[in-house]
Amino acid sequence: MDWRVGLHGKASTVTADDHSSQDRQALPCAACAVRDSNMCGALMEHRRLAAWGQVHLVHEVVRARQTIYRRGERTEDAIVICDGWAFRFVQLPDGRRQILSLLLPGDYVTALAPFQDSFDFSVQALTDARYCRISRRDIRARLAREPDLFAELAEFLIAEKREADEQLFDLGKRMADERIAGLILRVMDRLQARSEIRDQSFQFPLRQQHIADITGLTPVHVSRVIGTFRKRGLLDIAGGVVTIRNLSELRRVGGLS
Amino acid sequence: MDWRVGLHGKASTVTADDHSSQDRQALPCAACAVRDSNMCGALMEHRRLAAWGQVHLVHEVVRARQTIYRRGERTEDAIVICDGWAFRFVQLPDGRRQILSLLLPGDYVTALAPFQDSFDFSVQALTDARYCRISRRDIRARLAREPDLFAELAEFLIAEKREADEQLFDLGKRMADERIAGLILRVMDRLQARSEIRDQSFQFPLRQQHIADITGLTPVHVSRVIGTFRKRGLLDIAGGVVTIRNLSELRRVGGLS
DNA sequence: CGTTGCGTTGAGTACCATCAACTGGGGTGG
DNA sequence: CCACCCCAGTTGATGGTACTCAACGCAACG
Repeated sequence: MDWRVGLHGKASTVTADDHSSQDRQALPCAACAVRDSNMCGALMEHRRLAAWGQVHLVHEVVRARQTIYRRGERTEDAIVICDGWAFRFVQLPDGRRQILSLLLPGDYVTALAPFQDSFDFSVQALTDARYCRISRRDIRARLAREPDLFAELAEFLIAEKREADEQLFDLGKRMADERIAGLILRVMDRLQARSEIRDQSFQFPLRQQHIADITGLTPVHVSRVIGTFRKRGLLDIAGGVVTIRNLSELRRVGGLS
Repeated sequence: MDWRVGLHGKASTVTADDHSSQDRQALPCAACAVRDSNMCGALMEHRRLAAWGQVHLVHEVVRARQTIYRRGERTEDAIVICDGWAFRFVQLPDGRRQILSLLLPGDYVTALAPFQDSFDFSVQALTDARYCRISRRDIRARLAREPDLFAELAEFLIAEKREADEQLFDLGKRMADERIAGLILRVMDRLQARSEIRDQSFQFPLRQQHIADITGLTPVHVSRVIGTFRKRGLLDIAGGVVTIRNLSELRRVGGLS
């Protein structure tokens, strides 16, 4: 991420729902690196460029820690993370917070959004981030006109469910070191699919508090476990970057066997 | 459940894919109590009865503990539990097993089945059970012809996701007594929707081993926690039947606050 | 009447939480 | 420039929750 927010903590917006054919290039989507790995490509360009004008979308920018969606709010839009990381979570009045899933660039907050107008979870930016709101109505209209798109949507629903099932197994049946190693490995896999890994190093902007809220542990224990990983020469985490030092051993610890 | 399997542990099948209009009444579906609460009704009767002949389906019967679907198998069918209980789970070579979700009568194993030909989980019957295999191809064909059905399908996908998110929170952030009380309350809610509760009692065929595999605990600890529930006068479990003795207090323990 | 499966109970222990103190970096303000 | 604070992370001490191992009761069953 090398772009910056001009305003002080407030979201700035770039509307694109009134675009005409000549300013297509100005749309962030035109330069989107992950467009082809998610549904955006299918929604906006697949099969016919004319489809562009049929989908209303708005890009917005938020700072780290800002809330992107608040539990229970009604919304007319589906949200895609374009740049930066975010997460989906639930929080109880007593402070307990569980992160349900990490959202990386290209991820839909949920692929079910076209059919649902409010959700039981909230979404918060982990880093400074840019995301895109796409009109749910327009997506549904596209789907009705081109039922083939359902197959593509289903792919993302399936991937979401698989991730959810894996995390369920993680929390139910695995120990702290397995969970944390597994988390790092799964993030690595997702980044690898996006070609964001060089020299066994990759961006990892999660605070230990986030890791704790994903894995169901406390930040203190996360620190200890990562400390032992470091001492055992498995990996290093510093400055928001993970460096894998011993991948096979890390897989042995965190692998699903 | 008052029907019985005639064979010794082997599945007997009732095929219905060659039915003609005059033997509709003989199909188990015609007498299905939950037909209107799931997608079967929509698939087979919604809008026009003529749709019947367009969906191939086969009913099968299994004994408790039999495997209904084995992880990784390719299948041409979506599965609906018609009668009895089942569960979706993953198991590691070392024996660790996590139950991902309970399947009650009327539940699709997963509403994503029409789009997926193999799965990362297995499905096993908890009690003697009857289920229905519906041709995935035929479901997709119906969906393509009547896109409105997607909205109904989406309802079930949304419900599945909400359940999964709740269970994630459970496993990540809640203690043993909260998890077990919550499990019982959620099962109660689902049965209530099916009107299967009388006098604060309902069928509960889960062994403590199952409760353990759902909640991420050990059977020993499940026994202790349920023992304290009993001593505190919250509930009784005996002979596969739960009796709620103090609902408000149970909600206080297991509520999501 | 032995066997088998399920649940209960006890004793000892491992894992992880909690509480607390401390470190080091980065920003802010005097 | 330095004092100060805040935040994230680390480390130690202690305790509780839940696990493991083991024994036993009990009902169902052949």
